[in-house]
Amino acid sequence: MSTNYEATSLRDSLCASVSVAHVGQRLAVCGWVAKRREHGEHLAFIDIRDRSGVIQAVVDGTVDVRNEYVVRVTGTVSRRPEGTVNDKLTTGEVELTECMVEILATAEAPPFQLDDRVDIDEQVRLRHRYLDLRREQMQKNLRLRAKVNAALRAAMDRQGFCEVETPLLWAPTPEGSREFVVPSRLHHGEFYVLPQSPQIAKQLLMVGGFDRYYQIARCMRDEDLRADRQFEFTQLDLEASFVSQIDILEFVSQAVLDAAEVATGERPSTIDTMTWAEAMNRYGVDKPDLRFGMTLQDLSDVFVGTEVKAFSAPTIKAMRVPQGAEFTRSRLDALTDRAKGLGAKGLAWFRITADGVDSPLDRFLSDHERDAIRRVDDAQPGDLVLIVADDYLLACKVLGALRVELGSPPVSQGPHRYVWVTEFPMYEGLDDDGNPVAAHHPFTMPHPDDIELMATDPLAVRSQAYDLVLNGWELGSGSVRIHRADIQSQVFATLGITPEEAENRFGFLLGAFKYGAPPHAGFAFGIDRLVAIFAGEENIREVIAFPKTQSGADLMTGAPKSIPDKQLKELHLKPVKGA
RNA sequence: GGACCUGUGGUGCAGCUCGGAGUGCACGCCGCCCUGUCAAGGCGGAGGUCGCGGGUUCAAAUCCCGUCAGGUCCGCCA
Repeated sequence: MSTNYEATSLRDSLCASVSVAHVGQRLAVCGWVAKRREHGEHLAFIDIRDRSGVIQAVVDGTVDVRNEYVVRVTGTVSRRPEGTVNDKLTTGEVELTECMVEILATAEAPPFQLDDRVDIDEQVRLRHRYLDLRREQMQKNLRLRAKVNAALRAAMDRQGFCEVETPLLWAPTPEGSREFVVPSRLHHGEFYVLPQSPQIAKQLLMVGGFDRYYQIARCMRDEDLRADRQFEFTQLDLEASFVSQIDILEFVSQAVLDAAEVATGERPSTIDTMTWAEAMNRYGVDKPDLRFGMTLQDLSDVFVGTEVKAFSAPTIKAMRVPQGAEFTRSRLDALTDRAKGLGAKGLAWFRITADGVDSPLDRFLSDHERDAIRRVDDAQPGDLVLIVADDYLLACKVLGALRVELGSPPVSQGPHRYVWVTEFPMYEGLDDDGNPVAAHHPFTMPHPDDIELMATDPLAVRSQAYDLVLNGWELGSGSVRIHRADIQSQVFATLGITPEEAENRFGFLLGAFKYGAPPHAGFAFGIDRLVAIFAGEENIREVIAFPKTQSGADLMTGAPKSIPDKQLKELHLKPVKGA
């Protein structure tokens, strides 16, 4: 028998570890009073709860404990009498008898019930997070997270990666997401920032000869929060030298599949790969959810020279909505508004009937066109077909968004479908000055076949950037980095960054690259999101011990808060009135 | 910056459309009873600024305006 790590000087066992194997032994357990059931002055039952679960203690007589009192109970492990076994409890066959109950701490009645009989308002849970954490679901989620972390570390270690910590107080590099700013006490009017990612630091580690680096890193971004976004989040961050894209995909796959195995008990066989162009074409998003169909169909050829004025556009994209014919007119109107909100000129809908289509546009359709609509994605009577006619990418994006809104299963449902999305475009759109905007970051290596296009058609240049997607969630992204000064200058030039600007912002990185930078590539993915999906949670707050609300507040500590004038003065800060 | 949803004893809800006494349900809490319960059971009790402010009205939880908090989303997140 292995060493009993559960035993301490106060207890012999965790509550849920008590079993028929211990019958006759005298044991001490420690925990919280989960429930008390009194039967007069001769008999009482107390459920003792610790992180493992619950054990029933039988008390001959009365005992003055209330819910959530912290107690140490010493009793004899006994089989429950005939007919009183509780199948719902893992410890339901046994109980502690002849109990001695010591009160280690009393407790007030908690502000909400800690069982899972009702959903408690998240505001109340967050205000008393330390109580919320006692709940079984939160215990499960955070312990799952710990297991995933351990699996990731083991996988990286096994693959020869070296864990290196990088600074939290870093230099501002105005680019990308908004940074959290930390005022310097010793340097008047100057600031550190908290890293939005260890991107530059890890590239410097490559120059420094750590050819395989990883870190479970906290990243901070001062951007608006969402269900899958907190100010601070945790990434498995990695970078390797003398590698190409395929090597990175393999390293990350190993780590993610190990984590999946630990979390779900099943190891997915492979991770599919899809180009960005294919993802946009078939799913209308760069993070396709492969758990369900409703793929986008192209009807552009069908509607060449059509009578339907609304369909005189470069691209006609269609999508079948199973059972969508039952949508009410007001629902369809709302969908149309949604499509317009996403930038489309409109949304055409066709209820598929047994002998045709039901649509305001029906009378404008040729037989050929009507047939094509009825065949979209093997449509059946009762289905709905939605069509967006617009520029290619916009048509894809609008239908892609509707696909997610109409078809996404709950996070807890369905298989885990991982997919690598590769060959992202190097640039996405133009900024106000007409310069291309980097899709990933400015150190991303262009696709080797597209380098000539940099000067002539930058928006057509593919990059060696890739995302890992799971069930429609972007887990993370990475790229092959530029390690050659000539290509880096060319990219900066395309982005409209002058050499002076580049020197000012990234001088220390460019300087480092002068001394022999190995070819390198890397990746980073969000552990909060991965664990949320493993846990079947729609919201990453459920897998974070102390999360913030959507407005960035911590309801428990009250942060953010003002600080005393003395402290402000020390930091050379002065509040601006009315700002 | 914007859209939508929510806010009623400690907790979860109903009441709001069609204004009429803080009305109801479940859990929890407090007291008493109860020797095999485990969502224990029975009896009794306490507990409310209907988020906040203003307006309309004889009268507002209910209608209107504003505001705050929480949530979902758009923008934003290289």
